Amino acid sequence: MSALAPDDVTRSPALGRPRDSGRDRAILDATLSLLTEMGYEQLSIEAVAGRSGAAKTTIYRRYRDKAALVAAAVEHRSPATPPQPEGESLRENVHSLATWLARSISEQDVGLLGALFAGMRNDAGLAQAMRRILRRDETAMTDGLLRQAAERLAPGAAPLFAEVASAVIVHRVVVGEPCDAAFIAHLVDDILLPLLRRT
Amino acid sequence: MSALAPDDVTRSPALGRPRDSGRDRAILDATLSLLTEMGYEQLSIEAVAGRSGAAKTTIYRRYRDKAALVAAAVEHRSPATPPQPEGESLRENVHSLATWLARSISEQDVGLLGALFAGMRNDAGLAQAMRRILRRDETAMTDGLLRQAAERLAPGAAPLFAEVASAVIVHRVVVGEPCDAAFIAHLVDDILLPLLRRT
Amino acid sequence: MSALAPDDVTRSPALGRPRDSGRDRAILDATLSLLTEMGYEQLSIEAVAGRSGAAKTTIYRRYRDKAALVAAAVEHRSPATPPQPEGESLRENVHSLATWLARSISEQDVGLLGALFAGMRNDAGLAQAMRRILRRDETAMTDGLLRQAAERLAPGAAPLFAEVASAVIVHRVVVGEPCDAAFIAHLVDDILLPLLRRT
Amino acid sequence: MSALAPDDVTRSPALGRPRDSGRDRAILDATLSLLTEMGYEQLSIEAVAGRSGAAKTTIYRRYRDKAALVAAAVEHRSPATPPQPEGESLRENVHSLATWLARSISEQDVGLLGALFAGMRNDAGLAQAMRRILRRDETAMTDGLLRQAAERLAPGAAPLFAEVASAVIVHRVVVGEPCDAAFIAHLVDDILLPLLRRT
DNA sequence: AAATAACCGAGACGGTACGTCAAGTCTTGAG
DNA sequence: CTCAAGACTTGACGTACCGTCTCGGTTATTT
Repeated sequence: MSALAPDDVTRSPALGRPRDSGRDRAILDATLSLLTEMGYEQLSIEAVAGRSGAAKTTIYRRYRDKAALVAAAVEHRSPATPPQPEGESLRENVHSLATWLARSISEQDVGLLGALFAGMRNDAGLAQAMRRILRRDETAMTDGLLRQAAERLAPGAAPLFAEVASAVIVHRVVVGEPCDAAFIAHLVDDILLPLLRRT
Repeated sequence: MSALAPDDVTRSPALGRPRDSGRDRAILDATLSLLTEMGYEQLSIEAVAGRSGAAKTTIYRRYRDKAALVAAAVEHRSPATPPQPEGESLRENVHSLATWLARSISEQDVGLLGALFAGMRNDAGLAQAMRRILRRDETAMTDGLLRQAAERLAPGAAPLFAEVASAVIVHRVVVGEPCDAAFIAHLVDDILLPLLRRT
Repeated sequence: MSALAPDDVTRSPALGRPRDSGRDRAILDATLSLLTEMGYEQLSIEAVAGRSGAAKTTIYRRYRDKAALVAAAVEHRSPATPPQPEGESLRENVHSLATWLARSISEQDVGLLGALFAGMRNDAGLAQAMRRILRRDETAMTDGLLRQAAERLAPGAAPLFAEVASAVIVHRVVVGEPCDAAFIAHLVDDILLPLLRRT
Repeated sequence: MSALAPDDVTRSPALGRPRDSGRDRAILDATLSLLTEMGYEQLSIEAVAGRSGAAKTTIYRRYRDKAALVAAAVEHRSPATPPQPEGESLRENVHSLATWLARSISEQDVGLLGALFAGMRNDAGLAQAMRRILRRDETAMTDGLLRQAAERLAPGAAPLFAEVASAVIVHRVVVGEPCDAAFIAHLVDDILLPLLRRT
């Protein structure tokens, strides 16, 4: 079981009334929607309680603080499934992967990045958990790429793709500029393909 | 004059008692030190007031909010001067630049990144100002590189260096892993040099 | 239940943790003591919070503003019990009542008067509540007078006593001159008795 | 010269540029209008400065604090001139005097009463000045009454009138109830005339 | 005429208190 | 033991005025 499952804070053995899993879903859904509406900084646990209909106690029983709550919410969202490589050329597949990754990061992981900025210093364990989530999508992505075009790639290209593509997109998002088509093309043609191609 | 000079909020022409530039320095110094001590999120304007000996109103008269204050403080710090390329090989120079950039980002700019991330949504103008600060160092950096080794570089290599190196280092820092020598070597040999070299 | 009970602002039926009546007492006691020490104008809610050991929010949860807090505190004080008429002559009883009233007003009600004066414009309901408090003592006072000497009084004399005696004493206090024995004698012999005596 | 003339705080001998009496008027007029608009408590010196076009320095050079400013403003207003006794009966004259006094107090002296409440404790000299202002109207009033109907009055009736009438009206105003016709009639017939008439 | 001294506007400055918000903990009653 | 509700302490927020202090510039009197 993941380190961010909703029994993070304290869990006594199965005694007394069991936790209501409906509350879990309500809390995480409310967190996700508020996160995309207002961003990490503006997100208040009080607002999560209000929208989810849960008492603050119920939230704090599950998550130590805002960072843990956000991490759990992001992890809880429908798991990211990168597109299968369907194109014929390597560029097509890299391009579609980059497009998907850019949207995934800029739409869903923005809150997580905020939590990372905020939570890193205070809680090493939590920061590690958030790193893991952030990388889940990145690594899941390389599998398809490898299966489809291993022979055309330079050795060690797949992890390099995950590292560089994520880094450049995250940087772009953090800096607040849009990940539009021109940027994706630049990323693919000027950075990724030169690095990936067997030289 | 810079957009983040301490007369950011409101400033009429020369009327009334002029602002005390000593207060400016005290405020920005206190902000910088508290920023590196406690990080962006934990930084409170009240603490800045306390340490700088300035009244809260004196701070709010100059900076609208925490993000603007942090931006001004980071801009105010001793300007980052990248090392002059002194090595003989291209790799030497790229390596020293990357080393310097990694330390600069991980030591000084983490607070700026947090502020950027927090302020983006609320204030587009502020976000733009902070982007400008971030890029100031990046571009300053590429000048020396260009002068020294222009003939050995692929066309358009210099801005590419700034973009990719910053992105990968920032990502590493955000994710909370150390920018040690091994990482720098990996960055230089596996990513930067292949991209920069005339093919 | 009185309109100034400490559930003045908002109160839902029995839900959640009930208010701590110990906090009520501490707040009102601190208010009373600070009121007599420093007067209405100098009384700050922050000081009440400090002395009572309650948080500012706990005070604001109960009382909208300083005027409401002061009104509640004055009402909370040990109820004013005028001396029973023990003298034989009407003058003796009127004199003792006037003496008691003068001390009561000049010692305890000055803060209340300040609050009344300040709160009147902003909150008609609050002003009415404070009028009620002011009159509580006045009317309680006339009961004994009536029981003891009804036959010797002019019709309608009791409320007239309350009105005129309070007015003259308050005026004296507001104007800042002492309510000494000479003044009391003057009040009784030149003003009150001529008005009260059956003509 | 009055103790509240606009040279209250510090006045050096006739050296340097003399004070601008236009500033005096502007400041006191602004104070009076703001006083009637918002009451004593809500009146801020900053607002007086804004409305009068005077700098805060210019106000503080003249008046120590808000109480002194208000006292000067009330004293500065067009001097109160009670109506000449024109009626034939004593009741008519007493009634017109009471009516005039009630309006004068409730319209113009409310701010002064607030200043009295606030300033009494802090500044005995100022409180005395304000007392003097408050009594100016009261005593001016008795002259006409005495001239016109001395033979019909009980000995010592005139000061008694000033004392009791002012007290009852001030009390009514402080408590926040209207000084309407019915109240005036009650005051005249039930309180004043019985006290004044030769018995 | 120049020097001097007080005046005036504007507004910065260190403070104090305001009234509000959210964080995280605790207490009740019901299930 | 869980849950909703909500009281509680704490700490920071951003604002309003306070009373004091420079500034540049304006009158007046006094050398």
